Amino acid sequence: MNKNQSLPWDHPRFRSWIAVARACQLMQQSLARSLADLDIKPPHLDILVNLYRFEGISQQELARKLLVGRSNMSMLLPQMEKRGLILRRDDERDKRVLRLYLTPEGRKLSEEAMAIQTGLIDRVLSDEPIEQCMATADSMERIITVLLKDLRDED
Amino acid sequence: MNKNQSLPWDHPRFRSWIAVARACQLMQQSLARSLADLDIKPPHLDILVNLYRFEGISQQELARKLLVGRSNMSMLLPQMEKRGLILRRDDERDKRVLRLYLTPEGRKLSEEAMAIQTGLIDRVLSDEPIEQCMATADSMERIITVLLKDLRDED
DNA sequence: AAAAGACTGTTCAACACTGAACAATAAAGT
DNA sequence: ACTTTATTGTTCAGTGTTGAACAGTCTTTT
Repeated sequence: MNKNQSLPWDHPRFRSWIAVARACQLMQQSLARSLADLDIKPPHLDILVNLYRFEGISQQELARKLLVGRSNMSMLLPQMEKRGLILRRDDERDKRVLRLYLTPEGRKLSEEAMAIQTGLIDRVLSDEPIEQCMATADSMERIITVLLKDLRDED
Repeated sequence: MNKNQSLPWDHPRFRSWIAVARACQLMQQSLARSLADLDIKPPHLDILVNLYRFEGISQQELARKLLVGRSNMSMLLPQMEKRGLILRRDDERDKRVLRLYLTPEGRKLSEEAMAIQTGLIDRVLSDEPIEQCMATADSMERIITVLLKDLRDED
């Protein structure tokens, strides 16, 4: 085992990833504070955004997209349904699945929340050149692919 | 309000950040699985790494670095102390603060855990050119600065 | 000095997330 | 047709995290 030379913080990729993780954590906290006005939290926003984009998705698919357990959806969704933001309708072809839809209020709230999120991201990333952002996005998408493959291989 | 043009996912910075967040989430989960062999979780690793680097730090300072509440440290640290990984000694000048140190076992475990983390990062980022990693690190550090400033301004 | 304010670590109740066990349903194998 | 296997959503106990209230200690103000 080497000494100081191989300390993680001298390792460029390590330093780089630590910065990514830290930025994420801070952004998440900042987002949570910004969303408090709408009385929702980041997990709710994630749900709303995905329903906005993929109407009629099932709880299972939603959980998979959000990288959380099914049970998590079983806790959050009924609560959002009671609040009148979403609708859960039985699928006729497969009586096991519930298909999810935004109500008009849910759609409106989604738009407000996305505006808040986009505003925050824009403000915080405004100094970063757009090419750098896109290069980072490419990197991250490759990383996501690798990690998702890991996940599948474990089953 | 515009229509499809201003949908967030057509917005480069937004897409970029979503990818960052997703990659982080996946990496965190993967790290958690890798650390299971050592019977610790990511929060413990964060603590160990910081004690490794900043010996004699106080609980408050540690919490601030990790971006968590003080109460969190009050839960985790005694548990790690009982496990023989760390030491909490009273500061003589200020009887309020507890200064934190790694035990030899804690140091050993830290090194093993950091090796695991570094290995994971290296493997997952191996396809990313080093310049891209460093450019991303610079971006992220600027972002961190902005967000930390936000935090301070709110008090 | 004495009082007021600020700071450190702890406790506790509230809430969030998970994985395992479960019931209902569907699909595949025999 | 019948049995087995897989899938969907739910429940529940266990665990993690937080913020507010608190006691003890230091610092500042008066």
